[in-house]
Amino acid sequence: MEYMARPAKPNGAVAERNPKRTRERILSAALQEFAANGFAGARVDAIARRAAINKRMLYHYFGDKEHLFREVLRRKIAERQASAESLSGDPAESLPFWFKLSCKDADWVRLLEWEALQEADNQLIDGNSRRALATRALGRIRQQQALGYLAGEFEPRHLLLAMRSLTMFPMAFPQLTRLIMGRPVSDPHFQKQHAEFLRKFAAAFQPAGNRRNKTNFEN
Amino acid sequence: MEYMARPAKPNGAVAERNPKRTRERILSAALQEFAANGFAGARVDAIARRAAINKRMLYHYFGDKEHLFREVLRRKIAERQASAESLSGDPAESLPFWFKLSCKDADWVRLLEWEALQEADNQLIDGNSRRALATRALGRIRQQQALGYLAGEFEPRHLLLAMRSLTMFPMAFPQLTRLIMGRPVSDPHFQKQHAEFLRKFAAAFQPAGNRRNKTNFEN
DNA sequence: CCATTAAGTAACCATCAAGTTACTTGGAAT
DNA sequence: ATTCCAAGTAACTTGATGGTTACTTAATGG
Repeated sequence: MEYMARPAKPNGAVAERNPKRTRERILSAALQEFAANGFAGARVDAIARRAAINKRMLYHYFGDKEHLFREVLRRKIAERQASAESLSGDPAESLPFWFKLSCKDADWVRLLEWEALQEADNQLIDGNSRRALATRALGRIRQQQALGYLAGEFEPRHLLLAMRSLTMFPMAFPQLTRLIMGRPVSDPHFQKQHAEFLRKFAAAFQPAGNRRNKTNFEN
Repeated sequence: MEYMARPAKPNGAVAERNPKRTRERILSAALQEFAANGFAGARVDAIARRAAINKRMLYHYFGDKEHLFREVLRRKIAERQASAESLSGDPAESLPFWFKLSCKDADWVRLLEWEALQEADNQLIDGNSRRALATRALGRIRQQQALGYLAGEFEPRHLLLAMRSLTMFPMAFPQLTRLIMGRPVSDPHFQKQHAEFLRKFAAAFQPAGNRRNKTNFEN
């Protein structure tokens, strides 16, 4: 059977071309879909519908579903690197800061979580730049220890892991958090309360001799 | 076309019946498959193959994929409740204990993670018994605070959330942990080191006036 | 010892979803 | 002006996958 010629636009609409916008729409729709459903759960058709583009374009720009996923992750990582650098060394500020950031960007936490669950035979996406980022973070901690703002009795690696744990966990496990706190993670009251807890709890990271003031308004 | 009669066992093997064992095999295979691939990623055929049973039996015993998933979670939760109760009140012991437990039972952490990512319009699986468990845990913390083993300056809820964060995070995000620690989470050396870190760090949860000895062999 | 039922089997099917085919067309470069 | 390619479209293919049909047979209670 011969392939039948079809008009590209059966309705009279003009097909304005805009490769940049199309790419952007796909990436943005893909971020939402992947964050919501993960790689296996995400539907290419759903991404296309969400982006209001033809599915074929997705393959045109990104090759296949997996490459699209990697690109989404890569972009999000790049986006986060900026805020990663601008960060006070004082844990009483940085812990609440990181916690609030996780609250604001649930998609990010979810993406990392999906990545964690991906059967990890494959290598880390964007590994080099992330390794570099981690190295810089460790360097800052070492610096803060030397300045006496962070307890020197602990290894920087463990301190960093503990800080990440405390600030990301609630968003990563909303059901457990709700079980414990009695409120949904999305509740602003919970977020404020827990940020305040972290500010006080940050004393644990400070040298015993140099514990800062625990009241609300220091400086 | 008439349906053709087929022998149930074309090879001469005897079909020994064992409903209990069959159910058990399905649940065990499903636990592995769901922990590894999540609900969307899990394949019913893979579960059947793993369990070495006919796929039809899975539907016979559990109705459908989702009911099977819920049953797997329910059983794992029940299994964990036992170890949840047997736990010292001293954070210098309980933090490393919980951390090691997470390391040992990666499937559990992964299941919770998959559950967290499930689009949460549905209600919590086995909510009542889990709520009760959380309430008991909070009660123990309040008790320990009264006895002076835990800092009274923090709300029990926040303390519990912080403890869970510190002990579960590394297994939940192995890729981030590896990025920070330079070693895979599965590395026994890392696990020992971090357990030791948590033992020392537990001082953060103890009252300022009642900090325990930080050396390795107390008592 | 026989009827009934629960446990078991293999083949089948409908649907869904990733990826392709086979085209058309806007617009930049020659 | 005309060619050419990237951008765009709709229909199609193919394989996987959750679930079903249509049976057989071991075991158990009357």
